[in-house]
Amino acid sequence: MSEPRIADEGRRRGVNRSRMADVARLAGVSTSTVSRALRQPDIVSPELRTRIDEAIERLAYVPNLMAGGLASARSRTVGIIVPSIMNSFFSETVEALGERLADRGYQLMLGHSGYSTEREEALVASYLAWSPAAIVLTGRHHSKLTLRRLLEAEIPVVEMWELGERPIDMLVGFSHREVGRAVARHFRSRGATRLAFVGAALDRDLRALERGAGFLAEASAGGTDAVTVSLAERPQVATGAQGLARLLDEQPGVDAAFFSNDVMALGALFECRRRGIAVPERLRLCGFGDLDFAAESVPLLTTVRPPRREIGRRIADALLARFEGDASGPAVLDLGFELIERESG
Amino acid sequence: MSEPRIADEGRRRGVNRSRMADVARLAGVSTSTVSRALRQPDIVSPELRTRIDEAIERLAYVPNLMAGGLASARSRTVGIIVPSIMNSFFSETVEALGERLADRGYQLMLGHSGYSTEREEALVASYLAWSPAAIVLTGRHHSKLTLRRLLEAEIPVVEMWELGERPIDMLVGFSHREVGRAVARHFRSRGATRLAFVGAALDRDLRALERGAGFLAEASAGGTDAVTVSLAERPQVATGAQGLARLLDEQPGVDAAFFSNDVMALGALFECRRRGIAVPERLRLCGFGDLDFAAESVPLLTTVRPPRREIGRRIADALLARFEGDASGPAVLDLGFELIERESG
DNA sequence: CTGAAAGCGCTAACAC
DNA sequence: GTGTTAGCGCTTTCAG
Repeated sequence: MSEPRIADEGRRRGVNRSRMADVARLAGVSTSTVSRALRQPDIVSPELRTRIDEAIERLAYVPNLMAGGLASARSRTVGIIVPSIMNSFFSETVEALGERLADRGYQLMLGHSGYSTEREEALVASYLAWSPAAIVLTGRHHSKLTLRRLLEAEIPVVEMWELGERPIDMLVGFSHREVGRAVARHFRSRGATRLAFVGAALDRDLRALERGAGFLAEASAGGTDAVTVSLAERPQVATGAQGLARLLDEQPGVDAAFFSNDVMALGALFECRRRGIAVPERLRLCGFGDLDFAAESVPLLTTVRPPRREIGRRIADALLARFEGDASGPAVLDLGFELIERESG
Repeated sequence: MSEPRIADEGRRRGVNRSRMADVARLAGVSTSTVSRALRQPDIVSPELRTRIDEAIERLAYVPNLMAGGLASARSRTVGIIVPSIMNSFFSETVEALGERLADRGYQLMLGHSGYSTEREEALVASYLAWSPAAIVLTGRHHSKLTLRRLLEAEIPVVEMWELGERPIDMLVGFSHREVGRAVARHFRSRGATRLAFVGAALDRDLRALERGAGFLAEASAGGTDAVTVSLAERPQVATGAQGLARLLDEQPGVDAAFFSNDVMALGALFECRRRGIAVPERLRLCGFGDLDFAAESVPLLTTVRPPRREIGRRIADALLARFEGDASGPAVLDLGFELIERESG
């Protein structure tokens, strides 16, 4: 069998790719020592470490992570699923998380569910096939099968961007219901008497729905009128403009509106401008997200700032700690939010 | 050695995770047949295939991709590097690409370079350790080492979002220089006589720089005055507002400005509003990107629409073809762009 | 069309 | 602190 193997060699590994055995030979040590030098440098004598480093350098050795992963039954990979990559809320979290993990040698496998639990299910299955070090999901809503697979995998699992009881494992986020309450209270404190929540695709975006629910609950608890305008379309700038139009049509008496997110609020701002509606004098507007235009728009947008980057950072820290065997962190981490009062509301 | 192995078994593979050997045994075939049934179902007899499928179902078998990858020296993984995940230009490309690849069983490994070639180098190295099926990079600017590694890896490599000569392998994008020229021509055709390009972080964002260069070249070729306002900050809404302020300060005679991208143009629009500058009467504005607010702002934003999703789609198609052994596609794919004339310019 | 056998390149006991 | 040994779970010749 050694004849064919040699003939085949170039094809299998790329002409120049060297293996750990090559490094070991050049450094005059065993592969175990090379392996240790790579993963726990401090348990190898300085002298050998130097020789090994030189050999690695000379051979331009790149470890084969699949071989390592197979042998150790785990990989330095973290699977993450967000509803949409294009949504800058989540992409900022992904960026912060990915950066921190990459520094420690972990790779992010990214996928988007489009708010579908079936798609999430398929993604989780394909991640699991890689024996990932951990899996990060958005939200608390998962299929039964996803849940079972995750439990059986016995790896750290993080649910993010929400709060609640009994997380699969860890939960890092904030309360959308409280966001809604805070906005309603804010509007009331400003003297608004007829409130509205304007949302889009609320059947899929459960977090937005929750913000709306909190908003309505707080309003009625305070004896204030509150209605919902619900659009079927995805939450975009144009959808916000439409929402504003429908609101004015159907509920002309409303004097303060909480929009599903800043993107929609921006559309509403433009539509108000077009219609000559004075903001905030005639109508108060509040968004969600504190995207960067909120601090620049005319008028400046009152909004709620979620801990976008912080979620990513804290997940990375929690995960890294778990990878080192430290499971002392809290299962549920409430990162809170901030109401940013500007001009629009 | 068999004693400890058995005791260890649960720990290594997760209590319930079955292997291909389990499937083979249950179906009464060899692992080779199971392996074939999984990868090329049509070369296995229908009867065995059925039995195998049932066994897979019953055992909830999930293949170990690392074992498969090790044995075959390749993986169904595609590494992709964008400058920033948060930039919705690239995230839309990533989303389109990822969706199409996921449908065919490929996973995306995502990283962001922050416009740094060193970071790109590190990411490429770590991707290569996974024997990826392909690597996708943004732009044409890479370190020598990155280039060498990519060449040696002998896998499909796509450079995207730009055009040019001698791609590493494949190139899918459009000409930023032509974008700049088109905008300059457009402004001239509207009667503008003093043009400006407003960019941010142009030392890092080489594509924006190129758009600016094309814009200036076309302007001067047409005998029109043209200046550049270059800001050090990252291109954001606030930066656009600052850029507008500086422009008005330093070049009060300018009557048309091309902004690095729509986000900055939006900031400029707000700043004009604050200062009471009439757009387009006193100053024409053009952005780049055609982000969704461009079709809703007041005034509507004239801009250039890059083939954001299309880039992702076409890369997926090209890659999938290559994976099947079809290398007949073009090495360079120019997807063009579209100038969207609206109200602002 | 199917099975047997030989690894893929690394890690993880275990012994020294 | 270091080397030896025995796999990790699959794919891939090669026979039949």
